[in-house]
Amino acid sequence: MARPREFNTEEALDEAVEVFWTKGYDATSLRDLLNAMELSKSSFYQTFDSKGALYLKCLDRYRTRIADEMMHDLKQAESGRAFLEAVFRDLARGLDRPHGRRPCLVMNDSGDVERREEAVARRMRRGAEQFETVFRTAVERAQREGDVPADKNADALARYLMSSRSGLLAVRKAGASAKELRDIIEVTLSALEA
Amino acid sequence: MARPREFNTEEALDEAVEVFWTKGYDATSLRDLLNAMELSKSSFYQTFDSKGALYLKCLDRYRTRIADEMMHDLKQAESGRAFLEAVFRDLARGLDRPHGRRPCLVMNDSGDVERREEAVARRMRRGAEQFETVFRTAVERAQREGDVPADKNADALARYLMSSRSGLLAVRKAGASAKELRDIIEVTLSALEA
DNA sequence: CCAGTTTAGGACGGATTGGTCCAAAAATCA
DNA sequence: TGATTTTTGGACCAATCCGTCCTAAACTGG
Repeated sequence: MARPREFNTEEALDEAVEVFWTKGYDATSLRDLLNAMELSKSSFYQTFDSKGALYLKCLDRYRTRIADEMMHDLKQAESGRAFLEAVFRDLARGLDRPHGRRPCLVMNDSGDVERREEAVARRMRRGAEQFETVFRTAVERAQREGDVPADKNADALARYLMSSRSGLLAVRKAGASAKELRDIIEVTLSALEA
Repeated sequence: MARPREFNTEEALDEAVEVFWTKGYDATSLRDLLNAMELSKSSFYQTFDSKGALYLKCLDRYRTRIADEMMHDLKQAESGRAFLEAVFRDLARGLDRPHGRRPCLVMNDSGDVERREEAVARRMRRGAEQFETVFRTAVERAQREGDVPADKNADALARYLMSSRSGLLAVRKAGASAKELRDIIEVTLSALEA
């Protein structure tokens, strides 16, 4: 029939996520995107409608990718408590790597407060919900396993962990050392004790 | 001798802080700044050298203003513990006001990770340090007053509170309700218990 | 009035922006 | 070969960006 597509939409999307995640929306130019995604301007606009529309797609892809990965790790983990400790411990690792201090694209970097359009705001809320869900699932499992007191409010703990994660990412971005992050994490997880 | 200045440098700076705080650096145009600061382009460039230089001045002013205010509140507070509770409680208030969900200009909004120049990065670290100092002072006072166990590591607690604050601001920006924020705060402060 | 300074406001420049459009090459299948 | 579609890459556009520069008005103290 015709010439087939030479690029994979999802792979291109992943590249775009990388750029937005690293540089932020405003500082990312169309040129940056075309270079990273390795496609021409024509293909870009034919496949993704605009820079703004692409950004929304990237937010969705980023969120589902991270959340799915966390859920997968939780299922594989030997215990809910072990999963939670691993999640936070990993935040203090690899700080020297190129992107070792990147915060969360959805929670920490998405647009400003006023001008931000509703579509982005909705995705931030959705991100918070989804991370909270992961944490709640882990906390409830830890409670069943006897590693977290059963009388604690799992919803509140889950929200707390989700918020703590955002804080740690911000502090990590601000330049905290691995030791400082581990100190914070130790106190953070002490809230799971009796 | 000559015509006197018609604007107050510090007041103009405060107006600029408002704009950057609300819209973010990239989304703030020179026109936005001139309108808010109520001065002409000539006066602007004569007094502040450039948009970038102004931003650095704004970061400094914002940080010292907030930190000084917190330190003042701490001195006035009836106890270290009461101060800490008030600081966090206030984060969950006035959510419906125009700027009720603005995060921290220094910790949550300053530039991207890679392109960010060293001058901004330095100010983020400095901001983290200063907030940490306020919290450490409060924690040590609370320990002296018997409201926080004396055997707890005040440095670690201070860092933890500083990180928690950033997290709460992020979650607040993401759209959390007052009740959700209060839930998180309750768990957060439980780390100060025995 | 005059010298000195700040004011306002806009012209202008050079660069960059996101986005449209077009022409020609490339690749497929019938 | 011919029809069809996607490819690339750049020309082009209107807007916006930050910043420089200029002119003319406004204001002050001497």
